[in-house]
Amino acid sequence: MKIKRLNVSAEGLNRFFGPLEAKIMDLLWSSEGLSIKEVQSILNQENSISVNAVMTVMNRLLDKGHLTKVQTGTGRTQAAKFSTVQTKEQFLSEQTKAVSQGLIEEFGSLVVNHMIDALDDVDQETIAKLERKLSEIRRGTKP
Amino acid sequence: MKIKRLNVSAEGLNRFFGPLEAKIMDLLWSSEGLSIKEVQSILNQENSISVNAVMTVMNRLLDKGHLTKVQTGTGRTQAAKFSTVQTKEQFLSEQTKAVSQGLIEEFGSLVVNHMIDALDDVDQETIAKLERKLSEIRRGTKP
DNA sequence: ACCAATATACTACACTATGTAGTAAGATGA
DNA sequence: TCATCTTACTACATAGTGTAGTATATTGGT
Repeated sequence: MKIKRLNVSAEGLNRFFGPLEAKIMDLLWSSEGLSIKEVQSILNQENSISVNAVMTVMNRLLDKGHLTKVQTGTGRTQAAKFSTVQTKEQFLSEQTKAVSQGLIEEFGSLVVNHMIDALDDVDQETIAKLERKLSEIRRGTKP
Repeated sequence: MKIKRLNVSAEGLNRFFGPLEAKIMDLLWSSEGLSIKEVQSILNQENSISVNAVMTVMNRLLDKGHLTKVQTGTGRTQAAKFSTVQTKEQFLSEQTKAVSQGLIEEFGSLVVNHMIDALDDVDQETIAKLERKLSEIRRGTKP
């Protein structure tokens, strides 16, 4: 379920999705198994939006493999429940991995240097992990 | 001159530009000061492409601030020379910095963990730099 | 049994980014 | 003068995203 394009200047999920897509994904990460109407009702509280607009975008997310759909009933009884395929954590992990590893593979030390500059923001546990990794490398795990 | 979107699955300059844009930027990084016709002549050797197609894309790169243009003469004498605004190194540095810092600021340890997984590919000098940075952090450069 | 209400499908349109190219305008030099 | 060359303007195609109208199917209530 890899995203093709990263919106560099956006924040959060908007890096990986369009704004409406992001809102919908976040809703479905908060509460699995929402129908189109339910999603629309919630979104409509902020800005008015049609059911069809929500439906189209949800179906596109379905096509892209980010959501699954469970049918229930037929006719006006039905109200298919949509759920996310991955947890938000899984999703973010996969996407950030694709991006950061891609960049490091291609631009190597350039990217690592930028990351070094940003390390101050990172928690102690991760720093410790990084130190262990460096020990391994120092010990010659890599020739 | 920040790029808005990163093509995650592409390689090299194609991460930051469309394929034709990327070819043109690379040409102008190889030899500064090319005219539209000169660029078209070179590109045309591989795949046939019209002067106008090249011109449109070069003008778009101009609008986006990636290129500059120096006029020469008038009428059919003129053949404005286009040059890049940044070196390729500056450009790549700026873009990769924007992406990697953005990711670390927002996703912190998640991204650093991915980075750790990719560290084996990085050269010794960068590893040393990373170790120095970690020493600083350990020493409490940052509270 | 029929009709209004509802969910869903299909289609259409807008806007942005990108690739491609036609036509027009302007100026030169042979 | 006029063919040629550069450049400007415009147009169209495709992909991604946001938005919504119309159509279809089926149901529940009367």
